[in-house]
Parts: sequence; C-alpha cells; structure tokens
Amino acid sequence: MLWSRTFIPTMKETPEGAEIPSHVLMLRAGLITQVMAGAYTYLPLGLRSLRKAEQIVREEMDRAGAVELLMPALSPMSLWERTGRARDFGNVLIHFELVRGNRKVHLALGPTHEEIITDMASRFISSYRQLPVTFYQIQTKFRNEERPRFGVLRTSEFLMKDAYSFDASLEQLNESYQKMYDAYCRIFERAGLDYLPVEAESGPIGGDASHEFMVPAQHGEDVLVHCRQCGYAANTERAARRGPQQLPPPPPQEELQPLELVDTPGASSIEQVSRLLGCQPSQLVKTLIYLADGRPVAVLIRGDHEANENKIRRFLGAERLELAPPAVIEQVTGAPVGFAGPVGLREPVPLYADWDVATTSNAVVGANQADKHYRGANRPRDFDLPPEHWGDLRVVADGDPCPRCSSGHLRTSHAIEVGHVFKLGTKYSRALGARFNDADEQLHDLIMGCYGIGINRILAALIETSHDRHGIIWPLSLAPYEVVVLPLNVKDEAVGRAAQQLHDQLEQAGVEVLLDDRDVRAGVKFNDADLIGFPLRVTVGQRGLKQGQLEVKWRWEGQSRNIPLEGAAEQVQQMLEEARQIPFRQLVEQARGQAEPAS
RNA sequence: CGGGGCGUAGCGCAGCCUGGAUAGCGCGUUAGACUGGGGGUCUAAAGGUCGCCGGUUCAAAUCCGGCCGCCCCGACCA
Repeated sequence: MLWSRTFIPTMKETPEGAEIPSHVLMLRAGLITQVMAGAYTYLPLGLRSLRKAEQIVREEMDRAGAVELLMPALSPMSLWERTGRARDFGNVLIHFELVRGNRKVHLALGPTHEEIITDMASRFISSYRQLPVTFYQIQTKFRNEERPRFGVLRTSEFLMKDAYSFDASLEQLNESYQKMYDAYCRIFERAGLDYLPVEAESGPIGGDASHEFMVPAQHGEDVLVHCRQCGYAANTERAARRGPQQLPPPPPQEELQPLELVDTPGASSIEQVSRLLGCQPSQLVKTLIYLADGRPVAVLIRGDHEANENKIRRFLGAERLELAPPAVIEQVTGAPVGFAGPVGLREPVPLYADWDVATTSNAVVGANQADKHYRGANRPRDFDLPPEHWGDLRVVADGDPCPRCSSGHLRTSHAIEVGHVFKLGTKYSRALGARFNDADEQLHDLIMGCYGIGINRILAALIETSHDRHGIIWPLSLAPYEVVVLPLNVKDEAVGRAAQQLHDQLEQAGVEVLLDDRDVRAGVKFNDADLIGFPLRVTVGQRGLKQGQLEVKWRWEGQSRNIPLEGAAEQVQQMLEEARQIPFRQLVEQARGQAEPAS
C-alpha cells in the first residue's frame, strides 16, 4: 500500500481533551477520530489493527472449538423483560419504539446477547447429544454509558467478541470454561499484552466461577489486588482477605472511656465528623442501613474502609442488596441519614460487622439523633453482636493479608479489563425455557457460560502499556502494517525506484507493507513512522544505496543496522519470521536490556 | 446525575478580567522557488455564524442569563 493512496491524518499536537496515552496516540497516529462522546470512527490504519485483533480472537475461538455466528444488534424488548434485565440494565440499555404500519414495536440495541442466544438455543437444542456446544460472534454492542471516557476504553458502542457455552452438566461446563480460559490466555499472549487473569465477582454460583483478564496499567478503571507471595490475584470488587484467629475478634487492650454524647451539627460524613472531632477516620465506625431482599439490616464498617456490597450480600445469603432509602433509615434509626449508629437504634434490626471494626476501641459512632454522635463506644458494653455476625464485609485495601497464603500481603494496581469469563448457570435458560433431555429422558435447564472480549480494548490496552515519547510500539500481531518502507527523498530516482521495488516484492510475498511515497522531508516521515509505530522500518537513502545498503530498524530497538540491497526483501521476510517466533514482551525486554532507545 | 474545566480557521492556542476600529499567532492547507538523513527556508494566498439563543449597551469574542457540546473527578457500569 502506498501512503499517498490510503488515509493517514497524523497530528503533530495533542488534541484538546485527550489525556491518556492510548487516546492521545490513537488520535495523533490517525487511527481513530471522534464523532461524539463515546463514539469513534476507525480510520483505515485503526481499522486494520482492529481487524487483526479480531482475527486473532477468531482463530483462537475456532481452535477452542467454538462456532461462529452473527446475531443482530436489534432485539425485541420483550426478551429483555422476560429475563428481568430490562430493569437490571436500566438506563444502560438503549431501547426505543418504532412505528411499523399501524403498530409499534419496542426494540433494544444489544448490550450483550445472553437473551438472544438462549432464545435460539431453546428452539434448536433439545438433547444432551447436542451438547456441549459453544457459540461466539464478533459484533457491535451498545451501552448507554453514563460517562463515556478515556478514548476507546469506555464507549457507548464497541466491538465485542461474546461467546456462550451450553452444557449438560457442571462438569461439562467446567471443561467448556477451561477451554475458553485457555483460549483467552493464547489470545492476549498473541496480542502482546502483559495480562493477568484475576478472580472476579461471580454472582450466585460463587466459587471460581468468574475470571477477568486484566492488563495492569496506570489509567485502568479497574483495581485489582495481587499477592506476590502466592500469586493470588483478584478484582477488588471480589478480593477476600485473611481473617482473624477467632470470632468475635478480641477487643484491643485499651482503657475504656465512657460513652459520651457529642454535638456534631451538620457533620454526617466520615470526613466531616473526623475533622470536627479531631480524630482519625479509623476511630470512626460507620453504620450502613441496607435492605437485604427488602429486610433492613445494619452493617458496621470501620470509618476508613469501604463496604463491599457483594460480600455483604453473599454473607447475608440475600439475592438483592441495596442501601436503604432515607425513609427506611429514618424509621430504623429515628434520625436523619448520616447519624446512624449501633447504640440505641429505634428499631431492632440485625447488626453485622466487618472484622476490622473489632480493632477500634472508644469508637465514634452515630447516635441515632440528628446532629449527634457518640464518643467512646465499646463492645460488648455499648453494643454487641454474635460471633456469626462478623465477616469480611469490606473492600480490600493495599497491604491487607492475603487470603490464600499465610504470609503474603495484597498489593493493589489499576488495570484495564480486556476479557471476562463467567459461569452463568441456568439463569437465562430457566427464564427463557431452554431445556434439554438427558439420557434418562429427564428435562433439565441448559447450563451456560458466557465469555467476552472487548476488541477495541485490546488495542487501547496495548498502547497504554507499549509506547514511548515518540509514539506507539506495536507488536507485529496488531500493527496496521508490519513494515514501513521509507525513501528519504522520492525525487531521487534511484531511491524512489529501490523503495518501490522493495515494497512491491514484500507486498507480493504477502507482507503487510506501507510505502511512504510522500514528497516530504525525511524528518516528517521518521516522526510519523515512530508515531504510528510500525514494527519494522526500512530506510532507503542515497548514501546507503551507493554502498548497496538499506537501513532496517525495529521500533522497539534503539539501533538500526544495514542490510544489503541485494536480497533485501528476502532478508526482511526472514527478520519478520524470526521476530514472530518470539513473544512481543520478550522482544521489548531484550531491546531494553541492550540500549536506551535513541530513535 | 453531583463537582470542576473548556468551547475563537482543519489542529493547537492568545485575546475576555478592564467592551471600541479590519479578531491575532503557530502548525497545517494552496501556488511558486530553494532544500533534501529527524516535523527545513523564503514569497504569495485561501480559510472565521468567536458553540447556540436571548439580554445589557451607541457599541459584545469580551459583561449578564439560559441552553448545547466536549474533557476531567465522583456516582453508575450484566
């Protein structure tokens, strides 16, 4: 391909509004352009990379035995109502009514396709002999993000690979799940990502029913914890921590102060109260009133910690958990929101506490009266709860003890979620009547798993973790073109001819090659080549030609080297072939070990 | 949806506080010349509803009100 014949609008300056590297570089390199918040056009170069990511995913899905199909983005709203997800998705689901003749149809744009695939399965799968089967598609998803951001990392329209397994038994599901898990590892490896599979929030099935594939990156939206000691890794939404030796945890050995009612006018947040009373947030114990399946409960969390509603929901064995509305809080506590406490609740509600509440003595708690708190609250003197009401109810924090090993500690880091595998169970098959007959002619709900990969995020995550001050550093597997041929001066006939010839030979040999045939200064070409980040650059110049030489340089290496003009196409192909055999991260590591990139 | 920021030529910005004449600068673009190994030089030119609507004023890019859009933080995110 000739540079002049495709469309590569690179930019010298950072566009206003772009902040994170992937967004800045994708815009500057002419990969994408914004249409509106959360919607981007993929320009020719960006599309090539997107297609390559897509193809890697497709090949590995096929290899894992999944079968490809394509479902529509449009779906009838009734399907979403049957599974209750019209409500669960709420505003995120994009739906609308269309007029067709004298009637109206209510349609939704698919944010995911469990309903559609399960509906299909219900009509075609009826026997255990048809199982197991895994379907997948690569298709555009729509979600009305409240706040699209970070370039292509969070958009309201995005390309997703979604796969769905149907199995006859949990054992079969585990096998299907493992196949997908392994395929994901191969995909992200091939994409050159430095990824980490982590345990993720898994809903009703529990256990190891869900993993997210994360790429640690400074600008990632997710936070994961990782134990270097034993390798335990989990999303903070999910991560557990090691518990105390005994329950209830013994109170600290401190002199107990009397319970004292203090005025805290207008101070209802942890920050306000701790500032007003001049104490640390860890001195405070906050009391959260939840509705667990509609039943009010009080949950105690230390002031400097954050409640984890998933843990609380699981601990209580509840299906649904939500913060109680103000009316309920006022009824339970007898005070406005912000002054709830374990001492003197107006209505007796079950009291639960996170383990770390035990580490605080003489705590500051809400007094269940407007504008008042207690100081010096202690258990069991002022409030108490049975041993079985203590649990791991908060979000883990950096430095917490690892739940898996006895000596490790959890370290947090931000990460980009590029994939998610999930054992669904029978939630959708049951709601949509997707059943099969087993060998004994018994009807069962199909057992499902679902598996998603954000294709656009593969590109963004790669760029976030693979760039320098000059631009993107693509692996061969994702680069829009593997090779850029860069004639320094196209007006020089010998240079132009040699470059064109090399380009033609490589193209004919099936190499993805771009010839920068623009009549611009060498500096412009070098800078654009670095910005876009083509893995291999072949420079054709007068000086080299006189000695029968071309200059080649890997984007991730600092040094270039010369190769003979004679047989250059073959040598370039050989270089590519050798580089393809080595994992991208390893190539980058090797280069880093050799020299600082001067570029 | 709460908090903050921004909106002036294709892109990046100045001007606004303290209202005033033809709205500037850099890059890019067009034409020509020189140049030719890391965004080069010179000459000439094109390109603007100053986000939109309304108000104040003799006069609004500038002051006031409303709205829209974009970005960031938070809430939300099967």
